[in-house]
Amino acid sequence: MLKEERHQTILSEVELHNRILLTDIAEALDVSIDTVRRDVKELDADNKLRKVHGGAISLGFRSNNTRNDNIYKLDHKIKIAEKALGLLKDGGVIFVDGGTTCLELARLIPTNLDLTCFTHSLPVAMELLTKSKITVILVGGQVSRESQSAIGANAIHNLSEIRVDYSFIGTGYVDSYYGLTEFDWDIVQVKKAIIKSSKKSVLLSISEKLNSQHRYKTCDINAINTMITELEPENDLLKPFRNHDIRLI
Amino acid sequence: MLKEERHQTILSEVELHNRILLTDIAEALDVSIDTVRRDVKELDADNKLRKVHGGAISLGFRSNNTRNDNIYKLDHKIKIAEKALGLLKDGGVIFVDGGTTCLELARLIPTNLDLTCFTHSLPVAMELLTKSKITVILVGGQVSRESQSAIGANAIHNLSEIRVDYSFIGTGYVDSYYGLTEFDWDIVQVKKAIIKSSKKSVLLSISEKLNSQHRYKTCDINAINTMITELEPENDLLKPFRNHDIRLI
DNA sequence: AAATTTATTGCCTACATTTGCATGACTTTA
DNA sequence: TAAAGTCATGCAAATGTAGGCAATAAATTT
Repeated sequence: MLKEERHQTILSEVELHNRILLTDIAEALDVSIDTVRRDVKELDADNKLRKVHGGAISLGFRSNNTRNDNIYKLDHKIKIAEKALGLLKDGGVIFVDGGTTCLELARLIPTNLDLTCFTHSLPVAMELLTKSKITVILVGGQVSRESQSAIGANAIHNLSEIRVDYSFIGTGYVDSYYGLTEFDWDIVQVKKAIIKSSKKSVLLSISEKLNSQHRYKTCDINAINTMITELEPENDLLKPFRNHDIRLI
Repeated sequence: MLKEERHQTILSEVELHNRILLTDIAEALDVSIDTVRRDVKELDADNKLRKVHGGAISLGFRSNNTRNDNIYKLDHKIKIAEKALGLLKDGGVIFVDGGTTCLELARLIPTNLDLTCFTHSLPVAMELLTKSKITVILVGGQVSRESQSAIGANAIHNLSEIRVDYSFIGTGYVDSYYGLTEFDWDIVQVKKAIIKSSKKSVLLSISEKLNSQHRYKTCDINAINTMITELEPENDLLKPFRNHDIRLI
């Protein structure tokens, strides 16, 4: 049996069933497990499949990456996300909201961090799945086309049954007096539920959103424990927020 | 024995068996292994075959077995998905399982069809979101990295609270006697829950999976109402399934 | 036709690759 | 946390490879 033949067989098995065990292949091909392991390692290096503990899985449907490369004020959002990383620690349980800033946070989480992450956002979930040490738990419900996240009564109910250390949330509008407001009523309901289910809520917002407001209110500024912007905490733009019981980073 | 003769013999042997060992050819032609090695090296340089360690492989064999696209047997899966579309009608409530075949179904659903789709698969949900008339409802739970879909107790619980007209499911392995089997225990639990929560279950499977089995059992063949393969329903390969109360499309 | 050149072949040797096994480290599971 | 399973590593045996060399065969020149 030539090596090339084994490779072909392994590939078709993996494409056929999405997943295979090294031991099964070894038995089927009548070679040692070590040989199969080495074969699979090579195929993985060639990007023909993905090796996992004890077996291999097809690349197949794990290729659609949600990369949107013209995110507004991406540099600011990255800066915010980097600051937010400082709040994360091994073993933590967090909730990550939807939106581009939170997605950036998800993207920047180090792969060696051991976290349990809840989210109702599909893109965030996809991103978090790429980090091997993160347990991703999806909050289900009707999915909003716009936000690509679960909303509605079911999502809110599901949220009511969890309690996380930190929630990282975004908002459409934020103002020191009017608090967090949104354009969309359904989104507001979900965000309320998220805040309710977290011990501490962290708002991620670019400074451009400061001092703006809209129709529906998510919560008062006091309901937020920490606000992260791309600005230095001492920046004058943040002055109105210093009267509140809120940590600025 | 002329060199040209040897070349012809080697080529026809390779075409016939898809692969050859240098040692076999040397013996068959009664020349030294070195000569064969040199011959094969030349044929490789002329792109008549591909030399590998210890032997040679037909070019055809290679191109037949490497996947031409991202998805294995995509043409078959499209054919299956197209047949499945025939079961959908406006106002329907369906469940779409994960896996490449079901993803293909999601992809092919017409944009003007008015459906409510449940799914526990992230890629399927993403795909369905692109169709404006479809209501997408995500079944939440812990997300499996491999399958990119929600699994576990929470997902199963969520499934227990819904009831759909049709569920479209995939399987790792299917056999007329052993029924639907899988490699992964957690996946089996979810599939069981899916079947339980549907009035009718439709299995989408390429014929290559027929007559194969694995460790954990999802259900008997009888639990499936309709099985769709890329084959004509009259095809002999489907014969073993005709003894069962199952519709073949 | 003889001499010379060129190509082919088999053999040899040193080197490279492949494979299975042993060991200890690491992961997963119960 | 312990047991079972999986993994990386090094090793040795078997096998495959490349290149040099000489004998032979074929082609070419003289």
